[in-house]
Amino acid sequence: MSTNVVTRFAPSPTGYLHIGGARTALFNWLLARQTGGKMLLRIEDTDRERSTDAAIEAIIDGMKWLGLDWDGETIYQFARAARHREVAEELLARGAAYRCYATPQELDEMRELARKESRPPRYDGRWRDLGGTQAEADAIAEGRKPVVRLKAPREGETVIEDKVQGTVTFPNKDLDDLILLRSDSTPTYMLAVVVDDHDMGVTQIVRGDDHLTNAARQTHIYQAMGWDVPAFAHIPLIHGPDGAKMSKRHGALGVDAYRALGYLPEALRNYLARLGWSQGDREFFSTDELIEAFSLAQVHRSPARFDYAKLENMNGHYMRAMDDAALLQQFLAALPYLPDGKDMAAQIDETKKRQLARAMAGLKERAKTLIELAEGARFLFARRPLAYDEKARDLLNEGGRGHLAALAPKLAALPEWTAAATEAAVRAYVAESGAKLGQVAQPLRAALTGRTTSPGIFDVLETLGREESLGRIDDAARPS
RNA sequence: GCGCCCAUCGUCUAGCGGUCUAGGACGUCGCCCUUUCACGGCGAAAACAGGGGUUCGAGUCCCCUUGGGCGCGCCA
Repeated sequence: MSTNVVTRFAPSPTGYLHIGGARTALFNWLLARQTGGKMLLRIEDTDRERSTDAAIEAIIDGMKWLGLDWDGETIYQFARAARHREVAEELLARGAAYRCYATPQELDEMRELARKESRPPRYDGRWRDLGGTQAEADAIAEGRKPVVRLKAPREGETVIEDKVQGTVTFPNKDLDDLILLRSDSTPTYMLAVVVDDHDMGVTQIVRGDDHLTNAARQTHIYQAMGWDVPAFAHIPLIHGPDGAKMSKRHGALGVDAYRALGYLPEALRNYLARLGWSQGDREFFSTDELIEAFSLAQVHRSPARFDYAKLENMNGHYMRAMDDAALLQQFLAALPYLPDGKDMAAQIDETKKRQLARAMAGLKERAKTLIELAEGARFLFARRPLAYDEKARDLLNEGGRGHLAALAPKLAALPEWTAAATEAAVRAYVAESGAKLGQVAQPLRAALTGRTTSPGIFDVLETLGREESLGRIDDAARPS
């Protein structure tokens, strides 16, 4: 057990918590829980234009739904702007940073020129050593507002020892002098993230590999301040099913969308963890097992594609493995988020709960998601007379109705209404009529559920109860 | 364009120089079970991107090519 591990999840509240972010959060969480350390949640809201409260809410809601809790209060980065500025001032005082008066237009020209000369498009450092000169005096006289830039090393190279990527080396000449403070004197992400991670004692940074280059640049800030550089782990981004970057186009929205799709949080955690991380051939890990087994060393460096079919399959396994009462709880909790789930939720009472509990074993066997579970349970919520789907209607032909009419009195005469008793009655009828079981059971299913697929028909009879069952059978037996 | 990263079945992956005529899972396709649909069981098709090396021996190490990803903002 390593000591004092501190990880953090640091989303920017410019949108929902997307699936890649959720996985990053999961990995951070796993690491913290595994070592008995802490995971912090820090909202990176230094971009005031694009940060929204709705996004913050969505992120927190998503984290909670996924079961990823964090230690301490949620930290809002913008609230720490004064401290960030303070560090920038210190950097300035140390000569490790400087004021740059270049205008946006000049910057554009610089990039344009660099492109033309096929150099990397970067700031050329023209204000690096102009502090206190006539040029600066002129710029100030013109009323130009400077940004503060880090005086980054131009020679040599910066080496990142990454837990996932291994040793990665960047030539310093390719890293330019990043902006610490904007011309309105607000801190940038580059500065804020380093100051916060340092101040909060973060020991292990796990984030998307789109930040890999940033790690090198941020290292320069740590070095300039004489701070310890935390351990890095840059994990690959998740790609959409087509191999391209995950985007709205793939229907891959926030984690709330996965809740609405009827997935169980524990199944999603398992799936997400297995995406780009593996331990031999093993597919299933309970959350406790995940905490135990997870290791950055086994995180792959190549991006993985998101595969809904596999998630769905895994979700189905989780549903079937879960005990009925627990699954019912999950189902009830998710219902309001499911498509058309609100109507069903409104009809839930003690009777319905009892029926759902009774039917759960048969229902979960046939569902890979909670949506499918709701779909399968619809016959419990239907009111007489039932609407039959096309295939059910076909089964309720003359022959089918005949069987139902003949069967009805036998069922009605039953002293007790259980699955076993109804089964005995139906089988007895089948034997004496010479029909095949399917020829009777299928019309019965159509009559009771309005469909051709459902849980075992005798369970359906018991769940629905004598009165409702008989009523539905009578409805169907009548010629339409 | 420059820099960094990556590359085993359609997808997620096992593989860490010989045990690989490449294993598992999802998906697909058969068959079985069966009152429907599922579940489950059995089986099949399906991959080491290409080319050079190193080595007695390469999916495993090195190089190149190709292909993909990420970064290059007064965004985070």
